[in-house]
Amino acid sequence: MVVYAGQGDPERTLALLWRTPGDGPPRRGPKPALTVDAILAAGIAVADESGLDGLSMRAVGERLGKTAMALYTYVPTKRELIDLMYDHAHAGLVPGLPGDWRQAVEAWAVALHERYLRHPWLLQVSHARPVLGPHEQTVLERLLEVLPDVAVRATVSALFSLVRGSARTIAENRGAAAGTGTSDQEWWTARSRLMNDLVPDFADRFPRSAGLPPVAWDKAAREAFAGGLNLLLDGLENQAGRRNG
Amino acid sequence: MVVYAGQGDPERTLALLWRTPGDGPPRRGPKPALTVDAILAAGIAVADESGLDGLSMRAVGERLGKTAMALYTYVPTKRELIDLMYDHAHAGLVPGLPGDWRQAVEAWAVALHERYLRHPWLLQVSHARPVLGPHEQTVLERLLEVLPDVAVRATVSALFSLVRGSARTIAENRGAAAGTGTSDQEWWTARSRLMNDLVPDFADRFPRSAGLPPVAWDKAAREAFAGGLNLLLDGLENQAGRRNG
DNA sequence: AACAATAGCTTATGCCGTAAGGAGTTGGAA
DNA sequence: TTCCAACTCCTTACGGCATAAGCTATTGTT
Repeated sequence: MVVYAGQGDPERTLALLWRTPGDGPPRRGPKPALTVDAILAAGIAVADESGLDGLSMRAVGERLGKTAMALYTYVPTKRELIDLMYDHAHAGLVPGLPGDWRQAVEAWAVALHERYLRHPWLLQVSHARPVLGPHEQTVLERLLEVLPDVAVRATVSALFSLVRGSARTIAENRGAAAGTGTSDQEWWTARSRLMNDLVPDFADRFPRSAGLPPVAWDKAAREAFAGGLNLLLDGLENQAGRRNG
Repeated sequence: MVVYAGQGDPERTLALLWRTPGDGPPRRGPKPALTVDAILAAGIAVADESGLDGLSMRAVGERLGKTAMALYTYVPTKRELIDLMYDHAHAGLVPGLPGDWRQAVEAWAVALHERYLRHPWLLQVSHARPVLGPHEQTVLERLLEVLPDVAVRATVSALFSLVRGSARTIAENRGAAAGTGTSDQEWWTARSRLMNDLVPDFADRFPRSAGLPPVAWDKAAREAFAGGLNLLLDGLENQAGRRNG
């Protein structure tokens, strides 16, 4: 499932995101048994455990001892709930970054990468038409504070692509391992055996791929992330240096 | 929806992917009214029009004048159908690449980027536990043929992240525009007005973000892709040069 | 005491993937 | 020629989903 942000009533969503205090007259009916925060926490817990596909209004309600429909008093639709969860899960990232810009950018990328791995469902929420909540905005602001003054737009975009792409690969890998019960090694050896039988001329047709098994083990993927980040930062340093001298 | 590849019977899937000819005895029952290829084409057409969320077995069957259940004779599950569609949609990419490695890598990335934009649902199929069909394998092999002999693993990973990340942003943006009926400009100005009302101190709290509106218009996103690719290739050239001299 | 507003329930609608099983069609064996 | 095994494709059914509609019970205000 891919979720596009901000489809509901934008005013209501933004008010919830930025927590404009309810300005209406004092509430009249029965006391609310829930809060938006409690629903958020429950939703994040469910999504952490079962992914965004396992996040149903029923499941969130059940975790709070309520029915699915009870949530609709607090949150307009499931989409808005995910928007709120998304922003909330970005809270408290990178409070302080080192002074050296290259180290700082690297630290930023690693921290975001780790956050994505802690809440893999974040990667299923679209990055276009941004939610623009306070916490994700802070993450972006921190990066902009340390980025050298060159190709900012392209660098931001490339960094997000790299971090999200790598995290996605690792998260999906973990999900596949957990969901199927077969480890990477098991899967790969079984797959290799089958391929040998079915496509015996594989090594002839794809000599370089055959020499580079496209396995995305956790460790290999992390190294690839570090290496890719290094490449990008090299390029950035190069361009910044060229510009300044 | 995110789809993990290769969950079904791996042998059957691989046989379908690589089209090991049906080796059994001559068919006995009524003549098949469908073919796997026809189902694939119909599935791709549906996914192109309505995305992977709109891809239901009922919809694919309907396009072929059949019921949903008729498809299950040819394809074990929906998942396998998506795997087959995924590989098929990679066919015929980058038949020839220029001699200069930097130009070649750039051409490869641009071609893949365009392919993703033509079939945005490709981006919703997981890249972990690869489908390993012949067409996607060819795409990887072409890249490996032209890549300089440095940090191959990291470069491949970073390139895929960049291409997929950028394409995802653009595709999601288009999807949001098409789905909501509001253009980027409309959306952005409306959102700005609301933010001004709800968060009047935004520019004070996020001065750099405020100076860099995180809009992902088609054109801006394409430029960001080109710029990010340049950064990465600069870094690669840098490392390759350092190694060779 | 009466009322307006609100919370949270039950019910219902129309989607989805696909399991189960039945009806009709075909080629080969007897 | 007859008959059956193999095969295609259908109908039906199940349990899941988001959420619309409408009901009841609770609360603060008048």
